[in-house]
Amino acid sequence: MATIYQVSELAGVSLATVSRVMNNNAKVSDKTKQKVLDAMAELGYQPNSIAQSLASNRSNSVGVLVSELHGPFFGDMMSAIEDTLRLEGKHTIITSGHSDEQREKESIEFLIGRKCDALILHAESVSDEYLVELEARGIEFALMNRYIESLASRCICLDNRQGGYLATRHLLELGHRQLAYISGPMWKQDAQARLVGHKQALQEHKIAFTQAQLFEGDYRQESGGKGLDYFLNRGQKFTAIVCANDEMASGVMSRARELGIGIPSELSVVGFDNIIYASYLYPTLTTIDYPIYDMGKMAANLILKTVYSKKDVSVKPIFVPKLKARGSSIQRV
Amino acid sequence: MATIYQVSELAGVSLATVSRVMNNNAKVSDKTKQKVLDAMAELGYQPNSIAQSLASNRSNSVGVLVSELHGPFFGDMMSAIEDTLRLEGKHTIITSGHSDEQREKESIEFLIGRKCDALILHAESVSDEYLVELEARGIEFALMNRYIESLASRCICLDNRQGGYLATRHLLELGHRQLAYISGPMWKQDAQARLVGHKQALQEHKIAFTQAQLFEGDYRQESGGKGLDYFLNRGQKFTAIVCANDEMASGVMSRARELGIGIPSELSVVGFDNIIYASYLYPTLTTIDYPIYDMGKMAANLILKTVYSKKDVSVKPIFVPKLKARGSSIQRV
DNA sequence: CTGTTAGCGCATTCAA
DNA sequence: TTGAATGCGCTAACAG
Repeated sequence: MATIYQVSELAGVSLATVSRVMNNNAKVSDKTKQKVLDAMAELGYQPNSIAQSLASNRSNSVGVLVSELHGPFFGDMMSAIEDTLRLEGKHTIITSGHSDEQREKESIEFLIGRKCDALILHAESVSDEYLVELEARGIEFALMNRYIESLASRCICLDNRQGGYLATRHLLELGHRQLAYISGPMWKQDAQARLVGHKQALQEHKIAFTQAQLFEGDYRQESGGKGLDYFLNRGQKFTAIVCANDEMASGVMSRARELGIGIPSELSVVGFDNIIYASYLYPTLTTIDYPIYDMGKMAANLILKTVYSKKDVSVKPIFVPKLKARGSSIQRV
Repeated sequence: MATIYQVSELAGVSLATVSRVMNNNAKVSDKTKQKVLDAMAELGYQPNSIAQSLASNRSNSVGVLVSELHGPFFGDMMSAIEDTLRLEGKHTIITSGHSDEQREKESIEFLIGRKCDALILHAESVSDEYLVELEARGIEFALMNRYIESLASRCICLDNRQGGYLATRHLLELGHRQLAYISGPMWKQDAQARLVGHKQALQEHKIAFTQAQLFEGDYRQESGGKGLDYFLNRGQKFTAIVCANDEMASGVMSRARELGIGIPSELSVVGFDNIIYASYLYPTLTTIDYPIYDMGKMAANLILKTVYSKKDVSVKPIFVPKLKARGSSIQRV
């Protein structure tokens, strides 16, 4: 592996000059520049990124924290981030937090220890204070799907309230009046916002919301089925059910099938996220599109702009969800 | 940020001694060790991993190349790898190759440039020669789901042939005699092996295989539907269809529904991979379980053992697939 | 068991 | 525009 020193020797210039043409941040005459370039080519020179990092105090890598590495949602997010960063020659280091405060912290500290230039965090469990303190420590980061007032410029969010609103309004417009709602874990910000949107849509239609129509799920498939059972056991009447994500909606559909409840003939179902297989289900799932790929890209762009001084990138912090009407929801009969 | 030097000052020992207790690879008296530990704690010392890397020529990071960052399959794989490596304090750097030779090469060189200690590759498009050359260059790596004779000790594979065999045998045991087969892209090793297994099962049952029963898909959802149309348009008779992966099987089921073909009443379907939502489909999909999580873990262990000299890890190179019989396949009527 | 000394490969002052 | 010198923070011989 050739070093910068060998290049400088071959080119007959100083080591500093080689460094300059590499980073081309200082004036070098065209002639010497060419000599250096030739020497680099001849030696097949590849700069040692570790040494660059040590000397420049910049690692050209950004750390990403997601809840889970698997699952359709985070996959798309990571995909967007890596695609975007790599075009600029930046590395993506990933870790997962498993929605656990301790593990999220560990992951974040782990990434900081690795001297990442910036972090992209989908942190659900650490406190606002911790995040604020992170900023105070001088750590650069973007925050996905979480809004903190004092960190507003770092947040990339979906308007979850609006999404919840759209989902419910869709059902109301189809004539449904008796709705059930399966929420995500209520300690999560997005779960709260989606429910707020739901209530707002009900209110607009002068429909009262009662606790009896609410079941708190955990965003996982199984809790969809549990929610359905819960409502059924309580003798609730409802013609439609709103789920705070697609996986729970999928659980509702599976369970309904076991129970012989026709979907959408007897029960309309709406999900949230528009994960890839929502359209593979039967019936295809009506849901709210979460533009996670675009949002991941935007987070990466935010970093590129603020940390790596990339120009010409505009950053949009709030994304607007859209309804994807499909087969699982129909006019109330 | 405290440095090793400040720790040594505070502890009243030499810089080398501090380094020794950090890596605890040399004898240090308990007393001085304690002094150093105290000093580190007092300063909140965190070693600079970049400097460590430069000095030791080891980065404690392993690069991972997958085809796509999204999708259930690779998600599970990355999840396993990261879980395993992080327990040992190693970092996971990810890149995607998009099944494109050029991009796969770029990704690999990118990871090497980042001084990864080792790579875990799910490389589908680069040539065997390139991989062999990689070894010759002294690059450490594990190869997922690809077998190359001369690199055998680096390969972590599923017995795809056996999987293909099991899928088809299952249908034959259910009494089906007229089968159709939708393969993956035939340039992929796993697609070939699965088809070989299919043929083997047919042969055991004295059933001839003809080209007319074969449609080459691309492992994507859409090509499942296309395959079904293809067979139907050619007037093929078949009571069951084997798909080389679950996504195509899902495509077959969607298309069958559009056409009013009952599954499994009129057509049994079997997939391959057992991706997470195979059990969410309706009917639930009979498939071949691909223990990708375990295999990812194994790849990480292989690296830990060979590159990081971790003891007590046994590495199993070949994994055996198992049949998951579910709702999409029934006795021929 | 501990300290001294040299680098690892590069970026970046400061002079020239 | 170029070069010489210094240091980033740490590891790893080599002595003692």
